[in-house]
Amino acid sequence: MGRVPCCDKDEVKKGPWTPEEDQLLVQYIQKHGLGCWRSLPKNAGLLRCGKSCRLRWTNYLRPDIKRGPFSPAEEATIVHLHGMLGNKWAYMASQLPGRTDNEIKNFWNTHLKKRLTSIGPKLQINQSSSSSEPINIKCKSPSARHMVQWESARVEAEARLSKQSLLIKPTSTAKSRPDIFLQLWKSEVGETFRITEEKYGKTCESLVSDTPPSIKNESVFLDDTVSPKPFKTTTFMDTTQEQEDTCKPNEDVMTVSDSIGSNEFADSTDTALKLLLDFPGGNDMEFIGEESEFFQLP
DNA sequence: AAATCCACCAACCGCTATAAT
DNA sequence: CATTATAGCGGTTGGTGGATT
Repeated sequence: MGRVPCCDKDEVKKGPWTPEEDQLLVQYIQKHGLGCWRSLPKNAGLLRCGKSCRLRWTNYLRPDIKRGPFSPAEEATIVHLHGMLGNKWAYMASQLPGRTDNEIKNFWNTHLKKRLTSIGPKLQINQSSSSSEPINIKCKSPSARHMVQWESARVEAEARLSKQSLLIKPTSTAKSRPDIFLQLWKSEVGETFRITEEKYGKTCESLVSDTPPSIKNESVFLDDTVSPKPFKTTTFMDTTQEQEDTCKPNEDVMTVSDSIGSNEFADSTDTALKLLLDFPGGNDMEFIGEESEFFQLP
């Protein structure tokens, strides 16, 4: 029954890869291309399991890996996406050409998280006793406020929705999670963002790129009768660069919106994503590293 | 100079969804 | 259809090197 085991667990080597092993793996992939990771170690003469080979290749040996420090634009993208999606490292990696999920995850945990938490305690969050009331955050920068508001709202909404889903459908799993974005947008939390948008106006047109598969499948295209047209593959960095350069509408991006069925559901989701990807105020990352400028001290 | 602390990051672990048998 | 492995993902760990005491 089932498949045959990929490798003899007792005979696989663990720990850091040697240059010789790297060479064997690279040579094999150069010659045979990417295929079945299960058979690769044996065929390449490696005493590693396929999983280890795959990780080594995707995180280190791949030719398109970009090494070196993250650029400010890349940092902005990571913070931006993290604020919107949470720890979706693989998706972030797909939006940052040459960066791996592992690299982004490490960068977030060792740099960005620290920076954000260091400015966190200085936030003034006026939260009323009712948890349903919008969070009032006193930050000078609309960008910072937007970011922090969204992060807080996301966490809060996730907690509340998971509580609700337990009551309604005890067996429901994380599969429904992407809908949180939609529900969040339609909730009072979303309302605060809509107000924010009205207040600050649109400074830049949207840089909506292709959304994560989960969102595509479960939020945007919830209605089975609407068959989704294929998205144009646009990386986040592409659009971020464009935003920095011109701050003009991205026609390709608009195609993405247009490709969505013309039901209200899709519209609102698209709008939500659009707004969430647009920080009001232009400079997305201004609040990082310059905390004194962005938060009103008591 | 030695000991300790800390930051970084490659690699592993455990889980889930999917595919193969 | 049931079972089991694979692929892929996020979380965590442990080794290494630099900074500090």
